[in-house]
Amino acid sequence: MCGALGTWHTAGMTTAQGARARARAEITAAIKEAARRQLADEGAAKLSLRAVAREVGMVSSAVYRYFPSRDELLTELIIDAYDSLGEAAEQARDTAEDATPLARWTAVCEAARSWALAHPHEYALIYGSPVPGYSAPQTTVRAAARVGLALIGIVGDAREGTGLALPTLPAELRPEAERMAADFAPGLPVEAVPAMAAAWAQLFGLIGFEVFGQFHRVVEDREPFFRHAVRELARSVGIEE
Amino acid sequence: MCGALGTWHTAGMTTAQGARARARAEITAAIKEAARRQLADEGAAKLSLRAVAREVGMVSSAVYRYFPSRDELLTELIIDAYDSLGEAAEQARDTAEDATPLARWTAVCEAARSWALAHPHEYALIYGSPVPGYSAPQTTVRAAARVGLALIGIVGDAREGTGLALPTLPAELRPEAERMAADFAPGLPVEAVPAMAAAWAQLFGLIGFEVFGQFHRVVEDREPFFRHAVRELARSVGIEE
DNA sequence: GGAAAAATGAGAGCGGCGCTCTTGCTATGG
DNA sequence: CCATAGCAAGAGCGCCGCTCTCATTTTTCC
Repeated sequence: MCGALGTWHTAGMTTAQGARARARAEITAAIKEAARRQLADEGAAKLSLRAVAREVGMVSSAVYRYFPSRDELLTELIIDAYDSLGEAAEQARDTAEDATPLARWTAVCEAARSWALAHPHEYALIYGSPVPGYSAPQTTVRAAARVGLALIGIVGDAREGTGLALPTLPAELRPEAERMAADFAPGLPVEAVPAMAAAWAQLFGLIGFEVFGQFHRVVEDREPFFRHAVRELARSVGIEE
Repeated sequence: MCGALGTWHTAGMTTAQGARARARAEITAAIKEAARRQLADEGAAKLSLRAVAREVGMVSSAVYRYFPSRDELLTELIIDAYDSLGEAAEQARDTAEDATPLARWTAVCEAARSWALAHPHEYALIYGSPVPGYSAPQTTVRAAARVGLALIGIVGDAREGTGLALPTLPAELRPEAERMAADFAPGLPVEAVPAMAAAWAQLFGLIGFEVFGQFHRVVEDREPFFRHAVRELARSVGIEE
């Protein structure tokens, strides 16, 4: 009975389906925004679904239509944090595009540090203790890799210029180094790959100690200290001055 | 039947006040032990005073006679964790007393790593995100310093043997390096001090990435990787093979 | 166009949490 | 021997995550 025309594209289709979907997207975004604000203000431990609901003017049970649990909400914030940090790092890399490898390496490291100091709670969320049981599914890995990949890219470029000067690997480490190189750093000489992974972790060791207060009354003038450490880190992956 | 005044040598009590005080000490210890068990099992986030009270057979409000708040309890566990880790590190250092500086350096680093892998939740408590507002008062600093001091000691010894080969410091870092040296590494040449502080943070960067799963699907064969990284770390503070 | 189905939001409620306050009791110490 | 200080228990406050039910919209499909 309904005309042939009516079946698919009924009059209000875009408005109809779109309206509902868009409302949902907007509310989801509002919830995330409120959650992000709470996270930045008070930290992950104090982030509560009920408070978020209050802030967006909902009753708490309604939020569960949008996020199945508090931890799922947190997971989304984790991914956002990784992306925010990754973007800061990539932007620093691109801004220093024409500089020397050492300058670009330093720029990326300092961007990561600045981001962490500006967003300590987000930093804690991604590089501190895993919050619940934990919640790092496959979804987060891509976002999590961005800083590391930015650094790998710089080392790769440096290698094209001057050859990297690196110590030979111990035999016990060679197979693993080759696997790692094949998996995520195909452009790099095999000797550089474990050094890269170590430098990646060590960079966040330096940043984490500063953000979490471990350097309190130990290292006070932290910027020159960090710069120096990062320069040595560059040397350890074969970037020469 | 409050017996005569002789009450307190009947049951083998050593001191008068000792009876009540000892009971208090025992209960305090029992509470801490239960808390430690919960921490190891479930992590700091799930540690609840009520659950601890249940485990020691008390009502929750009674626990507040012994610890003024959950965070105070956690703070004590933090100190214990620092001490446990510090003791593991010092023991490794002392066991390798007659070995080369590099071997001793490696022993301490590997002891720290092993402790962290064996006690991930305790590790998260002390090197992960600060838990509440946070709670690192003056009480914790001494315990927190033990691993760092063990490493400083090794570098100091190495310096007495062969001279350390270290790059000169940038001028901007020199004053801070001299202050740091005066404050907590008086036996070390000034060039080694920032390198030491950096190596300290970087060591826990490596360990933290492993404990918190950041190396998942990135570094798989982690022992040789760690050994290699730690050897390079030793080089960075001037310990030669 | 109208009925069936799906989505949404409110409300009440469950069990658990940290923490406080009051109430009896008992060991302690003048 | 009695006043007191320390202690355990209980009730209770306000918060939390999460579930379930119920009424009210849309949306979908015939």
